[in-house]
Amino acid sequence: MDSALARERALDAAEELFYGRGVQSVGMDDVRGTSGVSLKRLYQLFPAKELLVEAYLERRDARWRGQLAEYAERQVEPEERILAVFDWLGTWFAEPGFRGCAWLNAYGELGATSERVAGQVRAHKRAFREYLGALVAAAGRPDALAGQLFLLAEGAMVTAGVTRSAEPAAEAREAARRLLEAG
Amino acid sequence: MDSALARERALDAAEELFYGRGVQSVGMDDVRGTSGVSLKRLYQLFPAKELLVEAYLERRDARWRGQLAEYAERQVEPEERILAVFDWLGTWFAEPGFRGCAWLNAYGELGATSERVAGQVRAHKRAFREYLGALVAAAGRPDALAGQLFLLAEGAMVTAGVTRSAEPAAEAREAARRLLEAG
DNA sequence: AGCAGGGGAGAACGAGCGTTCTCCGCATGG
DNA sequence: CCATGCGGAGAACGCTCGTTCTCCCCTGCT
Repeated sequence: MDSALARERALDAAEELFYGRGVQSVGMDDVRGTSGVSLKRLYQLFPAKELLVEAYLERRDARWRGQLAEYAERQVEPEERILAVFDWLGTWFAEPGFRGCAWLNAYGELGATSERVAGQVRAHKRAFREYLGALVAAAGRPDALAGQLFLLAEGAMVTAGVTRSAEPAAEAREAARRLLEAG
Repeated sequence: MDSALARERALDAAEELFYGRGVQSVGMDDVRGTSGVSLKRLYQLFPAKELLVEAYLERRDARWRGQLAEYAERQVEPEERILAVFDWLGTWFAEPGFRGCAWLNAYGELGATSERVAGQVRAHKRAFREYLGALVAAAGRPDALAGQLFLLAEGAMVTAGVTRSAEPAAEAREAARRLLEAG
């Protein structure tokens, strides 16, 4: 097993475990057991647990935003793209094993103690906010609308996570639709 | 120092420390140091750390909802009361030491490992949702509006926590105002 | 004064876990 | 065939921390 593959396996295991059970309740030994990558290898690839956490969040960030954009951009009309964001949230919330927003969970767990993780969470949320800003600008709407849609999306993520339900996505979509048609 | 006072001191310290630094990074010894209540007393009052955490969340829940209701009910018109909720969020976000929603932080930290804490978070959010529902019903609006306002408020809390800014309250208030005037 | 007991300070205990180390097998190159 | 070194398994180490225990003081009662 070469380094690239070991790295991928380690990140797969880290993502599954950190997302599913929280970062602090997962030990490096659990990551080894799930990934099949030995501790020695793990520490060669990620010299400390915190680096593994950062790599997990970074890889997930790229995938999350990529999938969102891919989904939204199937729509042609700017307004449709905006609403598609909420549809995509709904499919995400309905996935088995959905446990809320990985970044918000990580922030609650580590934000107070790890400035680097807190920074990653802020960067992820800023990127999402800017993506919404771009969609809103493409629709010729004021940027303030993007802020409001962002709050709806964040509220939906948090509520879906806590209540284990996909319903908030539809509620947020409806609110977004009304904000769009009113403005 | 009698038991009631010791209990109060312990909860004061627990709240300050758990909220400010997260539950897991605060030891019982820190609570003892901050509260001045000895470990022996602490364990008489709260036989395990988890019970102290639950008591912290419960006391804070009562205070949080009480203060919100007190603030909102200074307004007479139902619509004004709804908007006052967002004004109150703004004053909360601007308080020194604000670090986001205590329940969402606790959920990110412990939701995956403590079913009791997860239940407290759900109960707190449900109560807030129902409070909004009552305000919305008093305004003669459909309950679906309360769900949308709830998502805005949750999004504002989370975003204010992550970005350390009070601004999301005003954004959410503006969105709420538009949803109110549109419907 | 003598004593019983609650309470405080802090040491001690035990588990969990991040990180490192030891030991061994095995593959590869001379 | 032997030497070398990488990699795996898992023991070991050290620290943190939840929880309990020890020892002692002080108070209040007789």
